[in-house]
Amino acid sequence: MADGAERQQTRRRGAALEEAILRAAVEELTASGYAGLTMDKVAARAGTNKNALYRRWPHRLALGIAAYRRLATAVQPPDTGSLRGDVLALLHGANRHWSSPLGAILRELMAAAGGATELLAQLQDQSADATAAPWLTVLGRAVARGEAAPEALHPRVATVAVVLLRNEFVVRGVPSVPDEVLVEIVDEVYLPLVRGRGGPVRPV
Amino acid sequence: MADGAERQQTRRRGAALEEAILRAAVEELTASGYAGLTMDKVAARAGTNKNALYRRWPHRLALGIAAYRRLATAVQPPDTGSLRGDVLALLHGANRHWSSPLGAILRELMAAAGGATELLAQLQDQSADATAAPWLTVLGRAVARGEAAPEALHPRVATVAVVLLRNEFVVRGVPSVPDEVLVEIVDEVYLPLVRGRGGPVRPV
DNA sequence: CAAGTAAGGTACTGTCCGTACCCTAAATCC
DNA sequence: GGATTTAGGGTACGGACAGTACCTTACTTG
Repeated sequence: MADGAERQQTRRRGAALEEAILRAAVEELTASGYAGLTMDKVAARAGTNKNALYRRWPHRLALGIAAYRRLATAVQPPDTGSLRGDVLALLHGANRHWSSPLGAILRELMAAAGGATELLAQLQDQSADATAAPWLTVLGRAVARGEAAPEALHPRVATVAVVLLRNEFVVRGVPSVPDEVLVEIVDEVYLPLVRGRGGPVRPV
Repeated sequence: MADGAERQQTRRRGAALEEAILRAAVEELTASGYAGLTMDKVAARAGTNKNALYRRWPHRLALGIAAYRRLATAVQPPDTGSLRGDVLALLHGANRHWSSPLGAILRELMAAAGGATELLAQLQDQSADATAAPWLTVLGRAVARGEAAPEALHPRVATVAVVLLRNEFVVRGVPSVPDEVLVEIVDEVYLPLVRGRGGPVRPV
């Protein structure tokens, strides 16, 4: 044990040790991203060794994902009173998230997971349900107000805006998507779409 | 030089050598994907050594992208006579492409490129223009036929369907997206969107 | 034919994952 | 409370690969 972390008085076990490892992993992750998350460094920082890590996570990526999950928080649906306001708020939130260091880590993890479904599913930003939930909430209210057509209450439709935003990140390598693009997504695509074929259900 | 490839009679130079290296890289790429593309193996297969590779490409990813470009071909816009037919055809094509081994390689490369704009731009599947072109062509014809609103002739709007499809690949780790999903994207999202707020410009 | 340039050969550094093995502290069982 | 089982700790490797250095050798060009 490299004695960077002071030698433990009493040997930690089970949950306590797991906690310490995860904390160390989170620190490494925020400090150097997933690329800089090495098993040796995490073990050293947690004051343990790689055995303890591999006994709990089968490989580096699993540990990376577990650490990321400590950092990610669920999106709260906004309530600005208008659909356009809510949608822009959600989009701004997503843009901020993906632009943040945390978003960069998320993208690294997604890249590393490649097509591994069972790993991707653990990244909640990634889980279809978690993404769709706030959009459905917001849209539900808009439908009640007559600002959107009921057919729009469909995950595929409801999440179109955020999917387009994610696409901006993927396709351009940009660090952050400019506000004009968000507005364009909302006004050119999303609102026309959810208002349904016949224009606003009821003029707003 | 490991003598796997027969010893050259005469020493290749410049373009001839570059060609041989690229051919070897393409073979490695198709055989084992980007993950299996190692500089040592490419050099061995080309009957040369890593120096020749690094003299031409600064790192593995650059070589991987160069090799991929040999394999990718441009999308031809279909002309089925109806917008729905064209759109489904384009979507099927994209689905087939991304489901193919080649698509898997593309996804690996995109993942490896991360946010490196200048590298991403070299993956033409990735370049915004190359993606948008066939969609604009198809939509242009639809507008002329009165099947779509002229406002739809906007890259962001025109490419919505293929962006949603790509999202399916990214979010689920699926090997291939089922046809029902394509139809849903077209009927629930794309057609309502491009027909414009007032329903079909002219009944079809 | 001389000089310059690009290839070839080879060996090495450095990083890091994942594993193996053996020793020791802590919990658990009788 | 001692014996047994389980989990941690220390440490050392094996094995891949990227990327680099450096020297020798063939080809090209003036």
